[in-house]
Amino acid sequence: MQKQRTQRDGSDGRQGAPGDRSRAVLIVVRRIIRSVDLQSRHVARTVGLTIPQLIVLQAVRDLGEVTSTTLSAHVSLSPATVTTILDKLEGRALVERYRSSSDRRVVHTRLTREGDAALRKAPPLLQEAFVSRFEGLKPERQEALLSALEDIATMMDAGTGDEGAWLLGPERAQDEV
Amino acid sequence: MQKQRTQRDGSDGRQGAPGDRSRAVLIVVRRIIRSVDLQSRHVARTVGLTIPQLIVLQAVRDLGEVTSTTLSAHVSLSPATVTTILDKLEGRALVERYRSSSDRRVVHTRLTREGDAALRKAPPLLQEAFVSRFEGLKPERQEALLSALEDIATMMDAGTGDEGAWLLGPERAQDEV
DNA sequence: CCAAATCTTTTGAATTGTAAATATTTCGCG
DNA sequence: CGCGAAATATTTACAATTCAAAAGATTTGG
Repeated sequence: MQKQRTQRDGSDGRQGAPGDRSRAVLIVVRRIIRSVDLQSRHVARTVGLTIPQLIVLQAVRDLGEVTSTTLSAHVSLSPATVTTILDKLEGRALVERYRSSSDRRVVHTRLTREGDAALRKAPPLLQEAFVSRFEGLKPERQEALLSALEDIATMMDAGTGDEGAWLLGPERAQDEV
Repeated sequence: MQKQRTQRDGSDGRQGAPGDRSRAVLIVVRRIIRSVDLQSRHVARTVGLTIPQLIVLQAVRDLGEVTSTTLSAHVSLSPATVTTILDKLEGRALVERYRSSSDRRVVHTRLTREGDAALRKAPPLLQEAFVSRFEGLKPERQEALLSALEDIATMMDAGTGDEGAWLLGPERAQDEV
């Protein structure tokens, strides 16, 4: 027997609820996340490497001999994940790993000839459709979109503040609220 | 639909990097993905539900009595994932599921009182930091950012064309289901 | 009444991140 | 100079999420 309430927040009925547009942002972001995920699975099935793996491969090419940590920062993946990915790439002989002679803790990674060859033949990581559409836009529009994404990313990157145990509660987890 | 580009001619090779900005887009998108993922894990640890779970919960609230399929479309998650999430939400008594009386295949989901109460106390799903920053922007800027995201999402959503087995070789699975 | 279609769930495989473990270097201090 | 603690870099162990594909149920149509 639930009460029908047309108003969501009991306190104020003003428009422009605080999380309104933010929520829209989240929804769109999820759409993007899903697109990228699906595309990654698709690519993985057809070429044998996921998008993150390809990104790492590109990063290795671009950065030369890099450490896992540096790589990790560049591709926005945790060190552990980078290790996993490098395992795969190494297994396919697309990269080589070797410990630094000066510091044995450090592991350098570099592209093999196969890796380089593979990358040369690599298709755009995003859908052809996306790339052609995007490249079809006016440069200024491209800039605007990219800039917007960067702003969003920067705003998101920043905070990892801890707000709120509202469900589990600090002390009472099962009390009727 | 999409223009065919002279790509299989084999010419191509090297150039002014056509996918240059596209790639920048991808990088930034990955940054956003990671941010959201980290935030989701953080929220999960503190409140016991991940962001997707909260999104589904919100969707159930907003849409009333919904089927999994409808829900799936709204939250940009596969039906299978929605099922998994609903299992959890039901386990916590935040939603109820019941089969449609008219069509037994269909399962409706609706919010319980607990679910409603939980949502009222829910924090913004994105970082506080992000929300406050974002809300601090001029409305027009907010619109612009949102609009940009939507454009990106739309461009990405579209294509799931299959291009290229470049690593596994020219021959790939011949049968497409 | 059987076959095709529809909606949901289960199964199985893959990715990712946190936390702990491992290895190595650096540095303080006797 | 040498020993051990702390710091640093990477990897392993483990848990959680997601999706595609197949399986279950149920309805609809010929």
